[in-house]
Amino acid sequence: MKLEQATIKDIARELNLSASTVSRALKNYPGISSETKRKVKAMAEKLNYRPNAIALSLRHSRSFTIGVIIPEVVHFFFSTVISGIEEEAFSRGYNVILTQTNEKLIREKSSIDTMLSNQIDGVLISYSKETTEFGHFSSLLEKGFPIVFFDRVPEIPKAITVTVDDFGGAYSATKHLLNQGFSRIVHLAGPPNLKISQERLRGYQAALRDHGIEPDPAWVVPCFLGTDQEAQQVTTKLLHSLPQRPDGIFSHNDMTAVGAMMACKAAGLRVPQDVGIVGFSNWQFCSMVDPTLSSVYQPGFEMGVKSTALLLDWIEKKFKPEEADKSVILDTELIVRKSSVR
Amino acid sequence: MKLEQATIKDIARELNLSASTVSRALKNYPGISSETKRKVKAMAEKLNYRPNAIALSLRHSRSFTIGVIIPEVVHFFFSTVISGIEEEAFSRGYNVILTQTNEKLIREKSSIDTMLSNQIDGVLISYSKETTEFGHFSSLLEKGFPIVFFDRVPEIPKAITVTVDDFGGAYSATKHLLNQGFSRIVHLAGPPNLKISQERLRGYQAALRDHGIEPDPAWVVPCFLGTDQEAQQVTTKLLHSLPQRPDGIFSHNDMTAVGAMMACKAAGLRVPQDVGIVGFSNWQFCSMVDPTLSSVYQPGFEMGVKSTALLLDWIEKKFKPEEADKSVILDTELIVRKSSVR
DNA sequence: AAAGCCTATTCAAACGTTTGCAGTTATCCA
DNA sequence: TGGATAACTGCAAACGTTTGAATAGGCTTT
Repeated sequence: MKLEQATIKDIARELNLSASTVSRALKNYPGISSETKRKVKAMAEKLNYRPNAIALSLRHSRSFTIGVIIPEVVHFFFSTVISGIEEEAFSRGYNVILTQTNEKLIREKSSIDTMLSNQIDGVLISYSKETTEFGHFSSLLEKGFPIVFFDRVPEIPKAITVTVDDFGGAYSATKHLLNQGFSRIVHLAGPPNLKISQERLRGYQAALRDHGIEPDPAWVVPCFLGTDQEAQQVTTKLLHSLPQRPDGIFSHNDMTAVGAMMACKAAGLRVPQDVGIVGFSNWQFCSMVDPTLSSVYQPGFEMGVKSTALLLDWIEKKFKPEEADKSVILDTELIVRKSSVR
Repeated sequence: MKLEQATIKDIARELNLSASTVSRALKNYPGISSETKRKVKAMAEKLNYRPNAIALSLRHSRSFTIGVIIPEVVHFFFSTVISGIEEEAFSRGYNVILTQTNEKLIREKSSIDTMLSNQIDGVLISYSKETTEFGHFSSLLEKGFPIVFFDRVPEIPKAITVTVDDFGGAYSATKHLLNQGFSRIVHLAGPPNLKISQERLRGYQAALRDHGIEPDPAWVVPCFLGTDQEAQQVTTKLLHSLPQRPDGIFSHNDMTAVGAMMACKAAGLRVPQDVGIVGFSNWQFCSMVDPTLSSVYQPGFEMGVKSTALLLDWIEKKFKPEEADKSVILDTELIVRKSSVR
């Protein structure tokens, strides 16, 4: 940009000093007379001097910028996480550069490439649904480059990850339905290559078993797109195809839960009297649908804060990744609303 | 970062060439023998050379990075816009650095500051609710620094802006309610310092007038927070306080529309038979509430793409801002659902 | 065989900072 | 008064890249 920003040299020229003196004066180095410091600072103020972060980056091979790679911004959960990342990074003096992969592996790889050539100090990643092998991550990790994974985390030994307790959330959601007297509970499941989907499924199954019910594979139905339309179709079919009509639905996300709810209503079933429903994520709209939707709250903001804190600690060498397992699992919380209480 | 990336000098050393030759060879300058070019490229490949974007930025005083300043990421509309920005910037080889202000003026100013010291090439802004004077923008604009405003745009002469047709959207929403036979229509209004709020109010009033109804100021009720709770309270009070019960609600956003809907239901009124409701933005959940909510669609993604395209064109000097009025108003579209049709 | 001219390459400065080291004063003490 | 010491300040290189100008050969031309 043309934007003629004043530089250290400008200050030096104005005051007949050398650039080094000005630099030191600005940073309060000892060995610079207080008179000079005063004059330099005054002139800096006058010229509205701002250090050139690019030059600093070049000098220090540090950019004070972290990269964030996520599947999609337009996603309540992810935007909450971003908000937390932003907050922590900002308060510690870092910038955030953001790219979304739109769930494409190629874009994931090219994002990492451009970020590296921009000398970012580290990166936060939640990988795409297409990603099934993790070579592009582990090669960087081996070189000691700081990466923290959040939400969708790979099976790489020693990788630093921040997740929520998907198992626990699913367990208590299912348990809650059972306690309310629902017993024929289906699970609308997410993409099986994501660990979060696996965990939620496991939690569902564990709760059933602990209640003396052997989970039936036919009662786990795929909803991999995760949209309300898909769930609506799937549920409608479900209500007619199963020998016994389900009376409970635990869904791997809120959109699908709402889709299921719409399908039930359309089929003349009452929620929660005839069918109890619980979702996952606790999106804003849970309290806006009718009946209001019970859901498992995931602390997205905290997840952003925590993973950023870990990344920056690593970057700033406050710990060595091999030293201790720093991975974090955040608690979920079941928010009970009307859709599951009869 | 330690991450020992190979540099031009490394390639030069390996091949006993000078850095300048390597640089030129990589860029296919004429005057470099094709034999040398071949060798250089092979070596670059072998060492996995990636140009150092920081050094390039310093050299060219261009960072190929644009800044985005928005009030909040966790906002369906804004995250859609971000998605569009991302898309356009990425495809034209730019990075996006993002900050949110949380609706605070101080953070708006400090964001601009840090972005400037990071040598960004230009900035996209949707300003905070607190911002009432625009000195921090106009001083930059006068220096020729590229800024494009979107959605929330200031009253600065010649500022380049991208907005949606708020007036038209509000007009057709209100008109639609009138056509459906609703006539005592209230407006839940947004913060009056935002032009979008003013425009939506104006559109509402114009539609009433064109229908022979003189707008009554008492029927415009402030909902400045824009949350569903606020709207629920406000609406409940409204239903009891006005001499004649309203039979239509046009709300400045979707959350408040849903809040109003809940209040109506709680008061025993049927939607849409007794009260017709239309929102603004067409958030995802419009089709998930019961009854589904009519709303005015705002093309968020397009807004992101368009404003980024304008900004990059400006940065790349494809036009001079003083030459022509490049501002853009995107069309809105009324999406009619059940909440407003009887 | 000298002058001219390509061609291929290198030199060196620049972008804005930081920082180890060296240099210049003034001040103090003997 | 000379030398040591302290207190300031300046020099120059470095980070990785680009680029105008300079240079070194080799080849043509007359």
